[in-house]
Amino acid sequence: MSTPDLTAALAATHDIWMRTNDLLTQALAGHRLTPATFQALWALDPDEQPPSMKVMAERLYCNAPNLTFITGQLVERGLVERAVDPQDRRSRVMVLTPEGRRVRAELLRTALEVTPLAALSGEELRSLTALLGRVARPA
Amino acid sequence: MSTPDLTAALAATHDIWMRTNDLLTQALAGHRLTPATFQALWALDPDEQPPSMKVMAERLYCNAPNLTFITGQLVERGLVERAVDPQDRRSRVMVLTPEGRRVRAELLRTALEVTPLAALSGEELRSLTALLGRVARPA
DNA sequence: TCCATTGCTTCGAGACTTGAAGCATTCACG
DNA sequence: CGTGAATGCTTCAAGTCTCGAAGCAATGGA
Repeated sequence: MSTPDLTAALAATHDIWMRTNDLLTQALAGHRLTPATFQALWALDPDEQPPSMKVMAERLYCNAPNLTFITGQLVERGLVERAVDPQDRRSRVMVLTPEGRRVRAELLRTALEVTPLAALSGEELRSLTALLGRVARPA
Repeated sequence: MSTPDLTAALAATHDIWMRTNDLLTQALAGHRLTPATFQALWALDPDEQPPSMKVMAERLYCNAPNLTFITGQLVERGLVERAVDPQDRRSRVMVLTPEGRRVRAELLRTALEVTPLAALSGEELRSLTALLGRVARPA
């Protein structure tokens, strides 16, 4: 393992995310969203079963009270609804509203437009995805 | 450009940084530091001329009041000192203290140990660094 | 000299994050 | 079955982070 390469890769990873976030700020503000709420919105895949709070907290590397707060913001903005999981009535699942799906798709599209990663060619992107996929948490 | 690849790459980038941060939390707490203060500490290269607040704010994608706050935290913990730039007495530069250098080196080492990127082989890391270096801000 | 600009800080407000404590539901065990 | 431990989420209080507006000192151009 090469320390300089590892350092550079980690720094670049961080920088790319921060820059993407920075370039996304205006678009988020247009929906009264912030990086934290967008991240949660992004983590809600419209094509999967609505995840529980517990699952979402793990997905976002945050704790339960934090997710309660973030979810409250999304509910307040009409993008998400809470529902009781019939399988376990202690559990609450996060359900995208139609507006939530719309906003999520729009912002995700914008994120892909502004991210510095968009400068890579198709082939470079495939290599990158392959490398990162080996170490990132399985989606 | 392939949208799924771009989406996956951006998500992986974010995930890797968040996970690294998560795994680093304990080590940071040992020095009463947080992700925000660590990020600032990391951005202070001991081998370069001490950067001005303005330069650091750009480097960290934050605004001036925010950096003033973060710098205050680092100064309070004895890791950084403020100094007047003799070239322009309006400007303040951030100088690492000896303790600051020590803590920075220690935490950077820990970060490289815990980051998921450490699982990649030397050759994979070289490829990754080459790809990311093409789009990340020049260090 | 004058005053617009620049670099930083202060201030006030809002957003985020956390641990401790509380509530309802589920589960294990007798 | 009952009963208590464990689980999932929320509330609360406190602290951290982030931002825009306003202020101060230094600089620089007319």
